[in-house]
Amino acid sequence: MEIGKSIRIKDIAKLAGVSVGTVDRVLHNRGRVSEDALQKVTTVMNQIDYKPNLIARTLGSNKNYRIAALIPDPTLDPYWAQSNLGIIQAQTEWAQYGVIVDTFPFDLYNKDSFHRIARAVVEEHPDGILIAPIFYHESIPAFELFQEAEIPYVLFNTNIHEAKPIGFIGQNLNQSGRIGAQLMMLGQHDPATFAVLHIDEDVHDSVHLLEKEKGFRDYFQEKSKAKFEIVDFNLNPHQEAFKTQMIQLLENDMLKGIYVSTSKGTALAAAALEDHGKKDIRMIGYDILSENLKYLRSGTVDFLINQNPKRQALLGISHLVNHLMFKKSTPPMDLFPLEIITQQNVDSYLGSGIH
Amino acid sequence: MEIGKSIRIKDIAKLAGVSVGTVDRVLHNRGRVSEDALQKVTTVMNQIDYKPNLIARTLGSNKNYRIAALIPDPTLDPYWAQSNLGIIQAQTEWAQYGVIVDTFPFDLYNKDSFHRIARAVVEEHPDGILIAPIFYHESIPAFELFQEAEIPYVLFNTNIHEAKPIGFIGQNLNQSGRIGAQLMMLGQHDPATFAVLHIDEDVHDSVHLLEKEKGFRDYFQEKSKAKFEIVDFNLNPHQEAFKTQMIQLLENDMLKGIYVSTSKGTALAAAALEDHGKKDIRMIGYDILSENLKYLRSGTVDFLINQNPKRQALLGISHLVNHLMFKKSTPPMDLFPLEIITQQNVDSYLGSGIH
DNA sequence: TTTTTATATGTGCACGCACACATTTACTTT
DNA sequence: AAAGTAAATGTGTGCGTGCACATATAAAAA
Repeated sequence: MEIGKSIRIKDIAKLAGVSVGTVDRVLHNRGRVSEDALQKVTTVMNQIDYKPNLIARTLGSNKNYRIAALIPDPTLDPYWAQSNLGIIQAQTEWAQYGVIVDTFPFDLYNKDSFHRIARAVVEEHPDGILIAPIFYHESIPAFELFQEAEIPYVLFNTNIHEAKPIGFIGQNLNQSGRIGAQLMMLGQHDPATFAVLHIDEDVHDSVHLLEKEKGFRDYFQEKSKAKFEIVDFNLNPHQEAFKTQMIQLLENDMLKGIYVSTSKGTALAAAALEDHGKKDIRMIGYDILSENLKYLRSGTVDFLINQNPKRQALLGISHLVNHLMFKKSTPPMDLFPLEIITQQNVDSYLGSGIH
Repeated sequence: MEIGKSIRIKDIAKLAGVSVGTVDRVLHNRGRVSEDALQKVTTVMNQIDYKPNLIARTLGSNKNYRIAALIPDPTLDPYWAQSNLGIIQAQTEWAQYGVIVDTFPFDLYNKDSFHRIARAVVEEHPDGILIAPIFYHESIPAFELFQEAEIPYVLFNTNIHEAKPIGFIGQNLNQSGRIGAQLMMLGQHDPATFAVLHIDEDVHDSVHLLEKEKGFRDYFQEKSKAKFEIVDFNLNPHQEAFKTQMIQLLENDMLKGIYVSTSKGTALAAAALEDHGKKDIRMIGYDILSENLKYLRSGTVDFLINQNPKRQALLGISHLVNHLMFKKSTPPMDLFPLEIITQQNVDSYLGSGIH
């Protein structure tokens, strides 16, 4: 019994009564095909389910693809260091198949740098671009450059609706905040105050953060627990006032929980909380960064919502490779699961390879 | 600039001053190589880092692999139906590369059936076996059969220490219970009783369940919250007494939480809880099955710990394919993350393709 | 020495596809 | 009608590997 005998181009050619060359031209619509031949091939194609052998395709079209990754400098920020790990993994994984990934780091706090690097990327005319467009307004002209140069690009981490990428990889931010709220509310019977901490050095990706914070507040409003009060804090850790503001916040006796919308801010707020020595405050933050991990282990942080930066980047590259090399269509939006991390399951996340 | 130029067998041959055939024989140690030639090739091999092009390898050695999946009948149980979905997905994914997967379902409640089907699998002499060894004692002789027939096998769902598979895919069960306990304890300030429900039609995979339940109890003991009482219930939903036992349990005013160690039991207990109309009981169960989803959405179930049966099976097949087709080594133990599912993040899990 | 046998080594084809190039066909221009 | 031109179609080669088979070399038997 013949098994797994899939249809080859040669088979289609025979069925249609043409040569493989003609079938090839039809499949890739390279033109130079008569109306008659095209008809014959498409008829066959409609009857059978042709799935090109991707293995053979990659081997046959022995091409090199260059992908540029446009992300904030990973050496300056632990979150983006994680993203970079994903890029490096993708790089080594695809290296032997002629895919090379170049990272173009820009300064997280410098919009001009973003602009400059974006232009540099286009000048290298790579075959594809992975981009974390954390600067909302500045990214629009970058996308225009990409489109002009006809370079396909994939967004990750931050979605920009005006951009027309081949795909976006990230999370539902509103829902992310709602989970924070749900976890915050769990088992809270008495009237209490919860703080939403917007900790950021700059306002650059505030849209990103505001969306989460809105989700958090929305959830409380929907559940209409009037007994809960939500207070907002806009903090800049570089400012002198940061420490005193935190102390002021923590001295509120009604404070029963803190939600921080940034991964970096999580560690900062946790440090302040641990210094203050108040133990009965539930704290929810973002991402399994080593700093945050410390506070999760010590019990200061109760929950981390994992944004999975490493996997986001890894998948971003994969989508580009699929698009370029395998000509496979990729989902226009790949929303990652909103992973809830606690002291008790964090190791299961660290231990497992990819997930 | 040449990029991604990896070393080919041809290159090694040239460097070693022999033909590609000789290199091939050395690489696959097929013998028929002189001491001299072997020396020359190994010398070159030690100097360079040869990574065979797996794409070309699979294309060249145009083999067919048959994999047998030995799992409980998916038509009789929603949990195993999920596993089966993973197997089906793997099947379609690998079909065009000459991998076929045959499912051999056995009766979840019948050990003899397991024995019989296991023997039938060996008689088919597949190239690899994926097996969910839910019957502890009965699986040992099955493994011996596999070993005698020299068929590589991968375990999933349940680990058996005596088995020497090429890999195991599953979760840390003890830790799984601990997460249940952590989530249970969160925000519980007053003295309370928590019930551990061991709901099973049979005792078949009790080891599996007992491990989780032990983790649950261990966590409470470690945190030494004397004010909490843990009560154990062994229930059989097929027995008449089930309903009355559940009612009896729920009438305990101190009862503040229920932990169920099976995915099926989760829905059963949730139904009883919803009937009883008691709202302030925290309930934690297992897996995103449609039944359980209903109760998660209605708020009766607070947390589901996801065992990801679909992905477990999918990855199990992948490991076998890697082992057989790509000759790549696979991790001896792939422990999945212990995913915490709530009303607010369940959609992010359902929506994302693979995760 | 010639033949046999065993061992060692090299060569060539197939896998399915992409792509360059050769060839054929249909049609226009001289 | 012959030559020229463009479009249509077919053929052939390479990608890197595995494997079958052909050839070369050496040692043993005649």
